[in-house]
Amino acid sequence: MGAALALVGKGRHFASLGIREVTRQAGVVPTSFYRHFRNMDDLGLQLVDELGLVLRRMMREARANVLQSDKLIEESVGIFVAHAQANRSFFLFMAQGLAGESRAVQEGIRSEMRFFASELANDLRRLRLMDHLSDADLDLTCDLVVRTVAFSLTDLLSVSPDDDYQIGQIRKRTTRFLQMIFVGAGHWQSDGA
Amino acid sequence: MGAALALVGKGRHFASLGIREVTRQAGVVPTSFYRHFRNMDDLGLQLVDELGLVLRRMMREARANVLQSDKLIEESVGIFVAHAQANRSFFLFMAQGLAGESRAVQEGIRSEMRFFASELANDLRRLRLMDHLSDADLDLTCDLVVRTVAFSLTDLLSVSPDDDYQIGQIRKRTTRFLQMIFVGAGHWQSDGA
DNA sequence: ATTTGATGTGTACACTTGTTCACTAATGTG
DNA sequence: CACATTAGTGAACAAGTGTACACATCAAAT
Repeated sequence: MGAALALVGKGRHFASLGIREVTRQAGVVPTSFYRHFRNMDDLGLQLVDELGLVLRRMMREARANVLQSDKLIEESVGIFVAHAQANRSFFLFMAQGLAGESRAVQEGIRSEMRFFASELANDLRRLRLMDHLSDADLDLTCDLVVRTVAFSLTDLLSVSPDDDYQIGQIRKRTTRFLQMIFVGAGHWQSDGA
Repeated sequence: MGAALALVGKGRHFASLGIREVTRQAGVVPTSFYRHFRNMDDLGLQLVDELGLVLRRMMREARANVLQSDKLIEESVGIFVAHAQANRSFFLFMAQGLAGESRAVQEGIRSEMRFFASELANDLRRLRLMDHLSDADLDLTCDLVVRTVAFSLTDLLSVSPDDDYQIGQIRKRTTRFLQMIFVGAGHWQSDGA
């Protein structure tokens, strides 16, 4: 799994990886692959599971660092960007998998995103923010937020990891996106959509 | 190019296609490939160009059908969904390319999206909607709109083309996303972001 | 200390892959 | 018509591919 991730990190697309290629990168003979996975799709699914862990770690850190802050959004985006950098290959894999060729991986990632959105909704409910929104509308908002952040991933991962200027731009832009969405959510239904 | 698109339409990922595979699907001998393209990346770039045409056709139709409508957003989303269905393979290619393995294709698609967003901004300016927004903020809004629609593509393309119920759900959801964004844009800056 | 289960190895086979080269068929322009 | 360009062909090659099978290694449990 580490080998596959490393290749993705080097710019390859997961869908174009072969068993031999992965085992070569892992420094192991091709047949060893079958001790752990039935095929590449299987490997992909297990990567999705690990991706889940990465996302949960990120959520935990976001919750801890954000509670006593008045700049909720800016702070959260910062944490997201930091994690995306620290686990570049994982997030690369995630971005690829969303339109990947394995239906199962695709569904897995989508499901992680749904989970993330629902956790976000819970947090907002707990913090009594967006209290005027119905449950369904809050879910809608959180879904939109998560999508927007996920799309920013594409921007983020396409610039060099040490191009701090561009990364800063992306962070600012993403922050404004989210602010606009929350302004929309704040006036939702009150001025009749 | 048609052959490559056909394979993508059948569920394959563009990054995993080989020259022989494409020529086989095209009913032509492998060597013929080189008469038209230097390699698969080249083919991808030419597909991006054609994708540009598809998008422009879609924009033209949207402009024509939407001017005399009071449900701008709903109508536009409808046209988008219709085009995505009618050119499924093209949009599949677009969704894949955003996180694809060819940097050039990636940049090409991103550039098409920027163009699309700027055209949308022009239209809104011309229609005197969102007149209170600065040029920069209008661009921001349109970028967010285009991203949101592009992400919906992922949802749309992952359900069967004739599952009308799910497609309807996606259309409604996308419409609400855009409505929320425009509510946000409507109150932008006026209540201090 | 011996058995066991998991992991890794080496060899082998039948295909598929990208690319080359010299050749032929078709096409449209003077 | 003749000619030049473009598109398609067939054989060939070295290299890479997925997968199968019998065998080796080694840590942990008995």
